[in-house]
Amino acid sequence: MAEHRYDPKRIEPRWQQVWADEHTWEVANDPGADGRDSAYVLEMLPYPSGEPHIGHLKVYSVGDAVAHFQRRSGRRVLHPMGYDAFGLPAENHAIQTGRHPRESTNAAIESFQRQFREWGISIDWTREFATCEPEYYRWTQWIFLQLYEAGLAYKHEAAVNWDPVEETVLANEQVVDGRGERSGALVEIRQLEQWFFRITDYADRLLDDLGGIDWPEHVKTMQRNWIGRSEGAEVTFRCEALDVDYQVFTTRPDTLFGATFFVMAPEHPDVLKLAAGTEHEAEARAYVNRALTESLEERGDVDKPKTGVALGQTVTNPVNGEELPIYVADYVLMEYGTGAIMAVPAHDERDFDFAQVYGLPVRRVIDGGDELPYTGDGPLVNSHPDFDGLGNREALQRILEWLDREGKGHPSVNYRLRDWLLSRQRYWGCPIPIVYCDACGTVPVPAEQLPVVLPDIEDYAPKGRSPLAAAEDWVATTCPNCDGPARRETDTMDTFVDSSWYFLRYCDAHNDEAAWDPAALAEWMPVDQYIGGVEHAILHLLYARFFIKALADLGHLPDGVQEPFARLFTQGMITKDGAKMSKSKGNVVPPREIVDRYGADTARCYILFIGPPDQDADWSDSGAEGMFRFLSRLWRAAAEAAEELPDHPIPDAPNADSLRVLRKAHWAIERVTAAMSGRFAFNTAIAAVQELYNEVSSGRRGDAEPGAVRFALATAGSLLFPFAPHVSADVFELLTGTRVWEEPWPAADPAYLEGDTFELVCQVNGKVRDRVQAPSDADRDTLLALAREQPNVRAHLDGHELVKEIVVPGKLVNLVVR
RNA sequence: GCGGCUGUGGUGGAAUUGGUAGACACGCGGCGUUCAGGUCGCCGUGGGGGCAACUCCGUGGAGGUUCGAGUCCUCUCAGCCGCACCA
Repeated sequence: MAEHRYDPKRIEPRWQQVWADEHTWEVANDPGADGRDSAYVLEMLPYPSGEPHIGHLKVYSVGDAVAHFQRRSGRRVLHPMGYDAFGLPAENHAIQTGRHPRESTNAAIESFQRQFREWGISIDWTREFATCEPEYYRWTQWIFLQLYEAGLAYKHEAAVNWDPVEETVLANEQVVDGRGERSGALVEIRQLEQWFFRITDYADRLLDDLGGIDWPEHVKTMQRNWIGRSEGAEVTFRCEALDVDYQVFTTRPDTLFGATFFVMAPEHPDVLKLAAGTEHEAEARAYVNRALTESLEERGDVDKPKTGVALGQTVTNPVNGEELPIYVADYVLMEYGTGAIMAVPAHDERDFDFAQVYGLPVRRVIDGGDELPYTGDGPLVNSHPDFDGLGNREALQRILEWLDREGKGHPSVNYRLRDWLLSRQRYWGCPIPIVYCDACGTVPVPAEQLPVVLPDIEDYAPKGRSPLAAAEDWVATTCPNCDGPARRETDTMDTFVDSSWYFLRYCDAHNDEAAWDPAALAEWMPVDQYIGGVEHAILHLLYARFFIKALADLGHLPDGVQEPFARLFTQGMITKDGAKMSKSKGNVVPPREIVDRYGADTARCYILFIGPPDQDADWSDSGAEGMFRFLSRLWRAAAEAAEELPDHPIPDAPNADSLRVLRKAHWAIERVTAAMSGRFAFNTAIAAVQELYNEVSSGRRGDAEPGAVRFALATAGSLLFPFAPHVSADVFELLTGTRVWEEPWPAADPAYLEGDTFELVCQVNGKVRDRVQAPSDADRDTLLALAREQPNVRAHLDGHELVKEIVVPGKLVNLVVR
């Protein structure tokens, strides 16, 4: 007997070579060519930096399992790969080393490509691209121009987030707890002219369409919160002294009669005008100056005591004509609503706190609760004879109607979502295709002149303006309109722009005439299954949805495509010793080391076996070794069976051991199939294959026949293929001589799923007292009689009165006694 | 503060519609193979009691519904995540 040793270093490259030579995973654009349905399976594209880390191994292991399962379920599967290759890490690396970001990025891309092949991920490499290639970003620029011409991209001066370490502005979405997402530096507010996408135009659709996509509920909730739609009213408060009307937004017009003061944000343009000439002028000026220099973090501290300054002026409450004193206070934000509020201390906690500090009157207008402030529902009081006594929700409607009739207000909706600030004062990004001409002003670069190629420069360091500004012969250009002298826009685009449409480009990756052929999109879009980290819940995933809706409106997408990702799966993190892996903690487990030691199959399988893939899981070396041992046993059993056991068919009349093995095989088919199509419970799928192997193993020690053993082991290989493709292909080939990926996904034979008997659980008062084999077709009375005969059941029935009999067919009998 | 998720052996985790809690694996222990270690194979492994048959307890905690609850309901504790002066 030959010695059989599982050797992934021999097995894995062999199959990788077959798949590469035969272009196995390539799929042509060929709608309906052979009648198979199409499926688009996509994992979020990697940012190529250094080497792949273990999170990459996990996301592509999950995605590859889905892709393989879809293929063998009869679908044509698009499963491409690309690189999100513009961005700050490559640029920061360039600043430190002087090496062009393109070089370090290309080196990283090579390392990613090599490792993805070594992992055996089934990718259609013909569609590969990097977003930093002119062939790609040419079309990023084209999309920008489409949005610009539709008024969805615009340049505007605004108070924006400035990251003093990265020396660039950031989008709202990239500021976390007042700090830059990457740098961790406290963000400053600067008044700057920047490029924006008008994502707020799409707020309602982005919100409403969440209902139609199959995404994890928590991700939808995060998007809903981020969009932050609130319904209410805009109400006019008049300042007679200055002859100005101020609009305020309120969600509680039912509490208008309880307003006792009025507050403006420090940034409100009228604050100093109002205070001018009053005794409060100096104090107000000092307060505003102090507020404007506060960091976002200080400003946002909820527990900080309320502060503010009276402005010495009043506005008139439109519902009762009362004069309300105006204050400036930093708890009112300029960027939400109108930057001015009516304050109702009796029914708003913040207004209440402020009123306490400054001794302002508190007037209850809603009944309910023991103490103020009371923010719940209740009947109106102290308001107006027309409304007092009405429930506040009804009163709200009536007051709104009254305001509308009187021209003093109207229903209104506010959003937390801000427009997407896309310009960055950095080098390694997609140039914004705009030139500025003294004669013609802002001029878009005509589509036929794209791409605007990113020039090579010497000095990448940010200086508070884009490093591109130093590339004088690039900046100086001619106006496409008048041929006069003009200067290029030197800011580059946020890399999230690049990744907001890459999944469209895969469908038609090498089109030189257009960003895509709509027919190609019609074949594949939307992405049927998208897989990635939850950290992109409101950045990438919201931006991509906006792009699709805008492009659909502009007529660039096939009918019916309104969402990029029909289903989303968010995978959890792999931690080590309970902590996120990081170089500073020294707890990084590089995939390359794992693959070197155990092979890719073990690495992929263990990562999927460790727990449900949507949850975080802790890496354990001994766990990985356990998986290696399992794959070794399976492979060795297949090699031995191939050598020693005659190639008999499945026996027609199997003996008892064969039958157990065959039943287990069909049971495993059913279990794995269910795990694949439902919640991606790959951990239980792999466990089912392990159970199958264990059954075969004990069957071989017994009397199982060669045909049954061969079938069961081949089935184990077939079921394991989506997770461990190399060893599974080997196992299947050893036993059948054929290629497992060319076989359809196995179907369980119902005849093997049900036995002639089952184990009847016999309970007395809900406690298990015995178990007995019972015929599968036994009726209720037979089962009851059988249960009552069992010795331990009889012992517990003895001396008691039987009051109830419960029978669950195929499962159990419960006898209730007193 | 608001919203969401998660609590099951020494560990990671299983458990269709409420129906045998702890599948599968790690770890640990025993036996065999081996000069030995490792590998490999077999057996055992929630806790307490008992020689055993068996029995009591057990899914963060407290109640409840039910013949029967890890699963459903109410309250509560802990951990993680998201949002947070959004009017």
